[in-house]
Amino acid sequence: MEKNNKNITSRGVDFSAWYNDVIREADLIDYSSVKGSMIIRPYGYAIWENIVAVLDKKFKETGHVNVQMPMFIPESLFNIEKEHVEGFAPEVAWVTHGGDEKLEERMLVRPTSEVLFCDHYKKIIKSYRDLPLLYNQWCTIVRWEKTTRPFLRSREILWQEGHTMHATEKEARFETLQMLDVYTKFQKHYLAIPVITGRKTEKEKFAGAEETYTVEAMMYDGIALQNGTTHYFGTGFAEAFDIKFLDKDHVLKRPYQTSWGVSTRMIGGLIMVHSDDLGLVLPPKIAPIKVGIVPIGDVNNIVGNIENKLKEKDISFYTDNTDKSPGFKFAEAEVKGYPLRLEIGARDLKENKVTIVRRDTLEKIVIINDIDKIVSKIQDLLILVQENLYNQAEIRRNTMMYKANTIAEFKEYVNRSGFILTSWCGNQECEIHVKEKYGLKSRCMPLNDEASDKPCTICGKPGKHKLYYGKQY
RNA sequence: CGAGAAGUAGCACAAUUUGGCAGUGCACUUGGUUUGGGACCAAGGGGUUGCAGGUUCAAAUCCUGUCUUCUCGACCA
Repeated sequence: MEKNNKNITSRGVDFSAWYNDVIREADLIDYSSVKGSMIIRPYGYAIWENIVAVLDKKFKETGHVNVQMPMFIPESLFNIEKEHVEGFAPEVAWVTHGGDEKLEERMLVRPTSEVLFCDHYKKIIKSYRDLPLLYNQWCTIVRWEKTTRPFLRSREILWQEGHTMHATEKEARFETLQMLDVYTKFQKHYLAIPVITGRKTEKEKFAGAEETYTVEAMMYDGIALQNGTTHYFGTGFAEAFDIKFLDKDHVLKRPYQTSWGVSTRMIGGLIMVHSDDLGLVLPPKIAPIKVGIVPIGDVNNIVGNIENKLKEKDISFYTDNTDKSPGFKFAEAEVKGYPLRLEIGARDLKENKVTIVRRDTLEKIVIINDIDKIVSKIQDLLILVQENLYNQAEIRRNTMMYKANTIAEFKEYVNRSGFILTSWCGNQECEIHVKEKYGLKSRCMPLNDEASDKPCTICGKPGKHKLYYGKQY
């Protein structure tokens, strides 16, 4: 039986409409009266809370502490680092008045907080004993984007930004890659999203950074989503802000800096990688509700016992005790993307059975009505669903990855959705040519596998790096 | 930001062309009957037609501006 949801446009018919429909039907957000500022509703926010809980723990395990910086940056402070200003100036929001009075100096709402941290670090870093300084903050930032889409590109962004200072280049470089690894593993093991990690080209790197690394995910339609980024700054900001420390050897030195961030954009990625025509599909490890229980008929005792056992095992659940029909409840559980649905019905119970349905495969599993067996089956299935979502996403992505050794091959792949791996001479002209002629932007040079000895796919000159291209959200 | 489309109840839409009582389905409330894939009957509630201004005896409808959403481009650390 071909199932569909009457309120959701089919993914194959119109991917964008499907995305918007899933978000609406699953109650993740509401639009606000300000362009690009979304209201994250309880169910959407619960997903974010789970993301925060996991990542915050990882950050703390790697030695970071949380702080909260101001949201306003005086213009003069912002202007200190030139490249940074040039990169962000077109998209900052300005505060010009306090009450009725015009401000002496206008302020911007932080589009990212490097300068705020640097201003603070300048005051608190004196000795090598003060380093490393491993700060993170969870906050919102504002970037005045021209085109906005829920989760993917908003003007007000809910995110996390780590800002660290180190005594040596080696430590800072290690930190940059360490946090990239934290992001990569989080996306793989929790969001069930396979990613390509690598270094951004000079053209695509963060304004003010020496090196920018990225976590690139591929959506169901083959379009790329930058799902996280880490930056190595060297001593650029430290010089601009005159931050220095006295090292063990009695020499005044500049500290080496990093920053890194992920945002609610990952929720958009989660939707566009896993969800389907029936609604949201969430990986168990990040789903606010892991089991949707649908009682059918008078089965309260059995349901109560199972609920108690699930609480004991710390498995989140929601029991749909409304007077809706079972069919409605099934559809609702699918729209919300509960990884498992437990159907407990009078008819099954006569035969001493209950039914568990997987959201990922929609497979119905009938098992004997024994609380321990039910809960242990649920635990097993949650692991299977998590693994299956990752595997399916990886298989799908791999079918949309192409390798182009020649310009002819490149042209052949350019109209297909997905990523194209090329060899690159390192010359920005080739990168710009690809963007202007084919509409693809460089994604990254793959981490640990960056070197290329093949000729440049675009110009044929000696190649230096491997480079992925793709369309992006 | 440029080009285009749209905005009427929570959602999907009709009424706009040709100005004349604000409508339908789903959702919601109450009562009842139901319950294994989006139940049924009955009775209800919900609207400054995105906002502001203009034309007119009269505006959801015509005009201007503006905001928001969507599509395509440009932009996008």
